[in-house]
Amino acid sequence: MKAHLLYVEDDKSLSFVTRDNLEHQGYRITHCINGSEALEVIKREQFDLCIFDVMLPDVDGFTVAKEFRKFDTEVPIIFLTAKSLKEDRIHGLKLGADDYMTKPFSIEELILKIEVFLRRSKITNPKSPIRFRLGKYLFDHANLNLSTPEEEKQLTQKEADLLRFLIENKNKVLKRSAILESVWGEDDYFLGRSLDVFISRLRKYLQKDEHIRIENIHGVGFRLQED
Amino acid sequence: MKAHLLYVEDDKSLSFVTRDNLEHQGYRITHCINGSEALEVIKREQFDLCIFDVMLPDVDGFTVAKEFRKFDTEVPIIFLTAKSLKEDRIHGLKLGADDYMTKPFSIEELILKIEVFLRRSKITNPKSPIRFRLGKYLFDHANLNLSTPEEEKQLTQKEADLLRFLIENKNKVLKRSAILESVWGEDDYFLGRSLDVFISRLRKYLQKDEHIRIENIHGVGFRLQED
DNA sequence: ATTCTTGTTAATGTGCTGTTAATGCTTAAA
DNA sequence: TTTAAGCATTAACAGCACATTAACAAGAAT
Repeated sequence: MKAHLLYVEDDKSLSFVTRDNLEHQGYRITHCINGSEALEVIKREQFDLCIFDVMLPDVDGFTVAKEFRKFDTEVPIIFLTAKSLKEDRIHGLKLGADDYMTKPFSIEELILKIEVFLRRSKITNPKSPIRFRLGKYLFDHANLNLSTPEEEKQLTQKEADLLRFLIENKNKVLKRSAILESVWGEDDYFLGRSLDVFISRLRKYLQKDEHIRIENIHGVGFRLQED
Repeated sequence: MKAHLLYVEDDKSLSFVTRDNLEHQGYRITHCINGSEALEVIKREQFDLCIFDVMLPDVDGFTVAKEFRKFDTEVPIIFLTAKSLKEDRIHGLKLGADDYMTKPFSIEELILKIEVFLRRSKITNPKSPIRFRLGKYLFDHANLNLSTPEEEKQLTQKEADLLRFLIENKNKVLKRSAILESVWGEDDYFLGRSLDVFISRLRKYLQKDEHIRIENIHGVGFRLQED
């Protein structure tokens, strides 16, 4: 799996060269040309590392980092700063940045730094985060949070457990008994009625994306379908 | 558990100040005044982080790092370099360094960098960082002090411990059991009632900033939310 | 000895969750 | 086509989880 990098930089010529180099290095790059674009992207995509220019035409890199840290406290952030002001560097580090580079920087050095951080986050964070992407939704099981770029929905534990079980068996038919065993811990006729209610609720939460559907297989169970 | 740092530096006056600062910050420091001494020390002691000056009277910092990496590939290494030569920096990074700082450096910045790496290695330092910023509040855990520009509130040890745990896991859902384990040391139903009381107190202390909220996740736990 | 501080327990009121119930619709077998 | 069982959705509800304030007990400070 390629590492996915978020690169926010408004300078066209610099970003072209950098992006080209990083892609050539084998990374998948998502590039934003300003802060507000970045703010949208971080809501709906997942990254392994971020590179933020501090100086941006609209929302500055610090603000982007601050927002980003609300979603994720683990993913490394590297700041690019034109001036080498001590205050800027300290401010960045306090915001949860992991490093900064002063422009102009050497691409070779940037790549080395990226590798350092990616190596390290693999060591310290071997378990993949319990976040799933489902259509336009992002589902964070640990935080019981189901969000789209527009809004955010807080789930209950059971709702989240059920949704997770469905996602982990996406496009597969799940028997009622299997769902009840897995999510409720026991299989019982009356719990089946509860399951119906929960399915109904999840359907409502997921109706913002027409490619996502929870289908019923009559007499058998359910299937979370994505197309 | 205090984090144990290896600091190799020959400049007497600089190393005295740095060491003093780092110890005051709550770290345990082993200081070597030259490379060969460092080579001995790394064979018999264990460290959580290394700080190597590149220029040393005998064996240079790069060589020390190289030797050190034979024993340990995980522990972060920060180089201190007098000149800001690109080649030096790249050489360091290739040797398995994680970062470098150019002399003269700000001690505040060094401490922040150390924090960044230790945080990733999950080594928690009881005294660090001394202060957290939370909305309009400034929280000093060591001094049990929570202050706004207007007023100041003295916390109790438990209040401070709890607040710190919440801050360190800001915007994340924390299970009751996890909080009790971490702050009280044991997970027990009746302590849960105590936790409720403490949450309630913290809420009162934090009500001056409407962007800060301690939310309850029914049946799960709590989340300190900042927006 | 007494006062203060601090963490726990108690008391009381509120709110949320999962289940059950009610109602109408759909499916598939007779 | 009929009919019984299965499913969908909304509403209602009981039980428990939580919030808040007050009272209390044990230890520390004076």
